[in-house]
Amino acid sequence: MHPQRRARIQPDMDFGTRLEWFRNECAAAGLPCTHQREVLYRALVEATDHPSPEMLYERVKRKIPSISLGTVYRNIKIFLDHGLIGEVSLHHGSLRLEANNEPHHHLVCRQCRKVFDLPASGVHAIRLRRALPEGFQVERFVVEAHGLCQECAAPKKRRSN
Amino acid sequence: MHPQRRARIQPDMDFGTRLEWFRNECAAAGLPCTHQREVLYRALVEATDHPSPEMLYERVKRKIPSISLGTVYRNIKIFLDHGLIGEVSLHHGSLRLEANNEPHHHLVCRQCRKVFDLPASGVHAIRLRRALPEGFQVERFVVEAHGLCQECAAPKKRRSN
DNA sequence: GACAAGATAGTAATTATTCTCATCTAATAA
DNA sequence: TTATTAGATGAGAATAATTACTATCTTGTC
Ligand SMILES: [Mn+2]
Ligand SMILES: [Mn+2]
Ligand SMILES: [Zn+2]
Ligand SMILES: [Zn+2]
Repeated sequence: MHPQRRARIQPDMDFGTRLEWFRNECAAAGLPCTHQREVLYRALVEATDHPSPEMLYERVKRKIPSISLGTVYRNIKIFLDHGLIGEVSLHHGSLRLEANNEPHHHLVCRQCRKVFDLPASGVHAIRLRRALPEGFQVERFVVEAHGLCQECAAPKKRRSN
Repeated sequence: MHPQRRARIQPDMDFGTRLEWFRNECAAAGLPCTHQREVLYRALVEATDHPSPEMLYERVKRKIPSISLGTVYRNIKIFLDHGLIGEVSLHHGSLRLEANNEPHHHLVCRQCRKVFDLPASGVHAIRLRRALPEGFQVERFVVEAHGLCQECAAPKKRRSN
């Protein structure tokens, strides 16, 4: 829906700089920079906990009590579509299951969300460059290769069938 | 809720072997091996597309028209809890967002589902041991370290506060 | 300030998942 | 076998997550 990813922002920038960047991005994308969008973006910048839409709604409501949950969802999707924010993992909409309970990895199409197996043996062991933060106890590394599946990558056929 | 993961099953086993394994696992876990459970497990073994609960429901209904969606969900959860099947990725229940749109990785607690950052610089580049299957075009590798966060790993306090 | 494109709030509608409970069944022992 | 019973099932209600609809309001531009 949008060509190439634009400039990335550095996590250590101050909010003023990020807001300026955000406004530029909106302008470049032809998106009106509404009060709601700025406050929502600020809530995201200030968050350190990878919040859900509902959590963001609660936080933004403190600044704009009349904001609606729909506006939060609508703008989250727009921000994601334009690469202005990130999401923890590709959203499948629902659980995706398999009989195979052996640890292995996956290829996930970002377009159609199809999932393909990537055997654990096909990937070299994950190696950390330094110790992990906090007292987090890692049990297992899971790799997801994101991209486009053969069908979605193919040039759109002029519905020849 | 359950001690250690038990035996794993090999993806190349025939269905008879897997069903036997499944029955043993149910017995070991004290789970009645109902007709519904066997048919659901078989549908998972025969699936190659990482189906959703709804998709499984559709397939299982062909064998047991009276089965209910609730039974499918209930047993999926039980199977997962006992490590009998796998899921594509830890289910967060909803989207999880962040302002940081730079590619980076995450630590995810399998218990409380909290998410922590793992900077891309902290992980060595993913290296494949061989070519990818199909014509999948990988754009990016995402790593999730699954485990227990500090709080969830800590011995359960006898509510001293 | 006037205009037009697009955004917002409020609400209804969908989709995804969990819960409740009366009834039924698998597993065990007589 | 049959009796027993813990636990499973089906049906439907309830809740959570997300999207859609639409009359009204804002932003960006002239
Ligand atoms: Mn898989
Ligand atoms: Mn992050
Ligand atoms: Zn695809
Ligand atoms: Zn935790």
